[in-house]
Amino acid sequence: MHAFEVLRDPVRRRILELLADGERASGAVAEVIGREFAITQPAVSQHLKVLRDSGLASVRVDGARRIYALDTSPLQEVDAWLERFRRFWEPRLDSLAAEIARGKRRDT
Amino acid sequence: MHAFEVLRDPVRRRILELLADGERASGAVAEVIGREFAITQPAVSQHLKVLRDSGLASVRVDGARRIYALDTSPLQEVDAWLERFRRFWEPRLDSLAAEIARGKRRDT
DNA sequence: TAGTTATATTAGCAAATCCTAAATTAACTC
DNA sequence: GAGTTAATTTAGGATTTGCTAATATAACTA
Repeated sequence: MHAFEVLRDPVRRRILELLADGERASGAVAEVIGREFAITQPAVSQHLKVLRDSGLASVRVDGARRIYALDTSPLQEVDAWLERFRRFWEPRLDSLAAEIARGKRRDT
Repeated sequence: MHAFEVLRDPVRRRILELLADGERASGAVAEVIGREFAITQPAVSQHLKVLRDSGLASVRVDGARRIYALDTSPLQEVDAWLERFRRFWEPRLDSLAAEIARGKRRDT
């Protein structure tokens, strides 16, 4: 599944924001999301599965708990797709600053 | 409609790529997309409507033609959402370069 | 004006999405 | 082991999506 399909859902975007602050148990995620979006724990679990299957999150077992962590590779792809559009809003920079700004060619 | 919902569809992402190269008549878009994705002209027209309604494209009338142009504000929102995740893959830079890289605080 | 070209809109359908409720799995605790 | 806690999975349904075919609108062209 393409990252954009995963990111389409606001619940999943919010889960990723939570995971960006550090790993969390499934239940801790479900508690926050359930409160913010008024959905049940199984619904959150299903969203976590989508994140797992699409490579945006990984799980670690800790006793009866499942600890979720963010995996950012698919987000990097999204970032790369946006690259071709940035010229429409990013300020023009001189060439060295531009190279740094784009995070490119740091060692070529 | 949130930009991420619009970007979810690969046809619409491709249309935005085309428009990034310059404005195009509806028919010209339909020709390329129809060939690449094997869908009909009305289907493309419906996607163009979604892009219009979500503020990602604007139209100009030229006789019987409708000329579409890219509007990037919603893409900037996507870019902004990604910002909080960039620290996971962007190289650490010294503070001045980081400011430039993030395109922030250019005049404060 | 009649026909053609360019494009949008509508109706309807198949597939996908996201939810809840119920059932299941697995690990702790007494 | 029995009960409890943590989490996932499954079944089913309402809603949304994206398509095609048909139709409509509007502007050129002979």
